Amino acid sequence: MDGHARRIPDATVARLPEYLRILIELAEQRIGTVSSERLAELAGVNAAKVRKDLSYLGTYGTRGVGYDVDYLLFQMRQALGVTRDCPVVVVGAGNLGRALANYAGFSDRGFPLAAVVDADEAKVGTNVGDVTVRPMSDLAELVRANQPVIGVIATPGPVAQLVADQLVAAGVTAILNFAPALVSVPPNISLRKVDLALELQILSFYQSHRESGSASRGWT
Amino acid sequence: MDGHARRIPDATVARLPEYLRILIELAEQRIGTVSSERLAELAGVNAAKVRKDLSYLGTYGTRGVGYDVDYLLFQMRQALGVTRDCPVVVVGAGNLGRALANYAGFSDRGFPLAAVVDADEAKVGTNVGDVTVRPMSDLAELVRANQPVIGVIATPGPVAQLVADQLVAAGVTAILNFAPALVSVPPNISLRKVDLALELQILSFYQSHRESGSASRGWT
DNA sequence: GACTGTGAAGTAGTTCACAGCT
DNA sequence: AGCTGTGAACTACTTCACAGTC
Repeated sequence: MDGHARRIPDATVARLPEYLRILIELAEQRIGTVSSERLAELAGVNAAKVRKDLSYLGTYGTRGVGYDVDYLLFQMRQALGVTRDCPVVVVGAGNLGRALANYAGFSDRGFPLAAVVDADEAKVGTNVGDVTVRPMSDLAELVRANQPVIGVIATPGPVAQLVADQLVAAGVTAILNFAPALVSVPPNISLRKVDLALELQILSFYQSHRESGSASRGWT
Repeated sequence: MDGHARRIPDATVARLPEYLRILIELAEQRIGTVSSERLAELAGVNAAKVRKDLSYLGTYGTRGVGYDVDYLLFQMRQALGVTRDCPVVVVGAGNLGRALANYAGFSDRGFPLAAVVDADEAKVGTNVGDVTVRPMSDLAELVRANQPVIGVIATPGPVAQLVADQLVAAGVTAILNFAPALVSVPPNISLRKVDLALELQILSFYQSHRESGSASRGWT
């Protein structure tokens, strides 16, 4: 621990991965330093926000100069806890599950697919991307073998809570839920939700209330 | 028009589709009225928030009784502008694009797939779900024929801005961007972003900073 | 001169607590 | 009595503006 006890606001945490992505791009372009102004431009926010966000991680900039890209990148990875790859187990081999399993964007960015499981006997044994669909009964074993793992729920809504319970029982401590349903987990488990149709409905709102509507909650 | 001029906060707008989903479920179960308390429980928020959120739409509740499910459902659809289906055009027929095109959750919830287009000649003509991949040059025609349309960007990051520009030029006024890149559009166009790897990284943060971390924070 | 880091001011969102209707 | 609708209090987040450092 480096003694930075300050609690990082949720809003800041949600932006850190965006900065990470940009820093990776800058590093690939062999750019050595970057100003808060430039970072802000690339992230679609303003410079004050970038500086405040980064200040929660520590004092990594140099006044009059900017931030050293490689050093900030290292610290950002440290802060986000993405210093090692973290495998992902997808539950549900329907359209969405197969899609997510095939999506290269996960493995490319540090989240390789460990397995796909499904409760439906008919789907077990079929191939999805590089892996073969396994039965739900293998879940605990798969989690044990790959710990730590992030569980991804890609089932229909009605079984999402059941699946979440099984993931937690199997020892998963972070869950990403794509099912359109509320799931609750013990307080020590991290949970996030992505509902694709919901995003379209939000767009729909701003489209029908056009004339000054920021569908993107203030970042451009 | 019912004269409700009050601007609805972005945070409220982001929750309305969740209420909508719950109201649809309640209506299917033939439940006639619902209290803010019960709605809150189903949505995973607190009752005061539900009442305040709904009050932005109008005074649709009955004191001492609660909300009439069907009436509130009607008003909610009205407010969100989802009274008619709105077709979706997916740009990019890679893994993610094909996945989204196959994903039944869109059409089931009022966003039928109108078309998939791709810049790669090799992909044009192949089948994705019910549709055949069309060339980018068909975009303007497809948009004209289906107006209003929501455009979905499911391409690699580097071409996302180019695609967004083409969508806007073709007459699309709402865009959902799945590419990991910043996209900017004219102010009258609605834009939202979903980055799947980014969600996993946020989870990763809360997982490595376990002990009191709310990875979910009701927004998105 | 350039650019960070941060208190202070400003804005948005949440929760409280209760008046007011049924 | 039960439950909504809403000002008022509170909390979280953003932006300003400038002192401090290179």
